[in-house]
Amino acid sequence: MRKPNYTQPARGVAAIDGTNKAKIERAAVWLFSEHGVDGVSTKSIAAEAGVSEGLIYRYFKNKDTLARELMRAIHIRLTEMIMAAATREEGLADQVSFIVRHYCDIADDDWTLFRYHILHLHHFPSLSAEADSAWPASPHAAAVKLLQKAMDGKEIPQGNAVILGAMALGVVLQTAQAKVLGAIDGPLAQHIAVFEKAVWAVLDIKREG
Amino acid sequence: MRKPNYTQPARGVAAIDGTNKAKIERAAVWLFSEHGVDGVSTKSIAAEAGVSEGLIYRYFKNKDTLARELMRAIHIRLTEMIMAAATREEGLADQVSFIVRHYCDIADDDWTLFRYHILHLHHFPSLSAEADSAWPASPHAAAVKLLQKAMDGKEIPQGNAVILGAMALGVVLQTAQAKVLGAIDGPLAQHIAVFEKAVWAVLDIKREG
DNA sequence: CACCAGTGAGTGATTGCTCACTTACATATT
DNA sequence: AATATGTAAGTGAGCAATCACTCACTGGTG
Repeated sequence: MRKPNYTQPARGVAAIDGTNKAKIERAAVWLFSEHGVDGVSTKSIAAEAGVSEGLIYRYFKNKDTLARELMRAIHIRLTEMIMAAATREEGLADQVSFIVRHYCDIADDDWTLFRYHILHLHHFPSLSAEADSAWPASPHAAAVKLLQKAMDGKEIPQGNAVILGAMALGVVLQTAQAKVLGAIDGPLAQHIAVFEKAVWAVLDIKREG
Repeated sequence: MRKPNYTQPARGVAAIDGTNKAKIERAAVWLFSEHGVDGVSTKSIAAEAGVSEGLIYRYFKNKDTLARELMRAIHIRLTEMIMAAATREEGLADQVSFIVRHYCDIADDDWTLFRYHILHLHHFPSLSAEADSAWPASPHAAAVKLLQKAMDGKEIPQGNAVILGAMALGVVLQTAQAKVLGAIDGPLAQHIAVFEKAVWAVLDIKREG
């Protein structure tokens, strides 16, 4: 991925408002997404942000906190979007359409941050671990809850909602991964129409026989 | 993921043949898959393998070479499996079935190595970068080639093979990721039947309108 | 003055890697 | 059988470089 110029607004974490805290966050997101948390030194973050190393520690307790706060921002944004879709009452097809569209929009809106999310979420087990509680702690958990409700309401055939949620998300997520690895150009949103059809095809398959 | 006991044979990289080289490789795969290449020290690999640190450098030029050789092993195994599927002549449905089944088998056969692959492939741009040459250098590129041929032969509707390949792979890969993150238990092969139906549903969707 | 943002040399710990050395064992020589 | 020789396997203290993080300090504002 080419280094983005920071003059474009990106609202995923910190607006480019010129504050040094925002500069640090943008530099960190960029470097973390490229090399992983353990592959980036605080010195290099400071250099990329154009500030001194010590300043990082005025705004963040330590490197891991900085990395985790950035990850949390995109993680809960995606999770809450899917939870919001679950409150819509026009049926599952409408919910799928909503999720696909907004998922692409969030990714395109701040691609660097999104890239950080799909490549390095697993660095934070506490964020990525599935909670079996009622409150979904990840996009996948939120999608599973939504699908289970659709199954209970006979909107789609019965089946394993956890597997189904993973397969449906995979349609969009793996394409995003292909873009990350350089196999695809242009915004994800270009493919919304195909995504919707593919996701719906997955959800609607006969489960038995 | 719980630390595997090394008494079970795992044929992904090195058989448990008791040689110190194999011990180093198994220790490295396990630690790299858990913490990433940059999150693991040569000292910890040696400790996990039960050998001295210096011995690592008798068998591997440096840490990065060790990490890359392990990644290459699983990467080309998956890629060549998909290329092998492309040579089968019983039609796309058979090819899809072949790929899904063997993909799950390879993953289950050495889950630690497979986990290393999906979590940390992006650490090696030279491996994950898509070659535009005729020789597919990744599972995705191999799948795209196979799908393009199926489109040319009118087996499935016309469309963007690159996107279609990503979506189809995503069905299985994202479920594997869900297992990595702890949302699913048991071998991937349990879900072969659902995967096949879902992948086929994705490939068969109408592309226009 | 008080207060806050910002600096960067300095800290001890850890990093990947080296290398002089020991051990184990097979083969050759007496 | 006893000894010498050659080679590969294996060790771990030690090296320079880098790490995350601290702190005494500066400069600007009210």
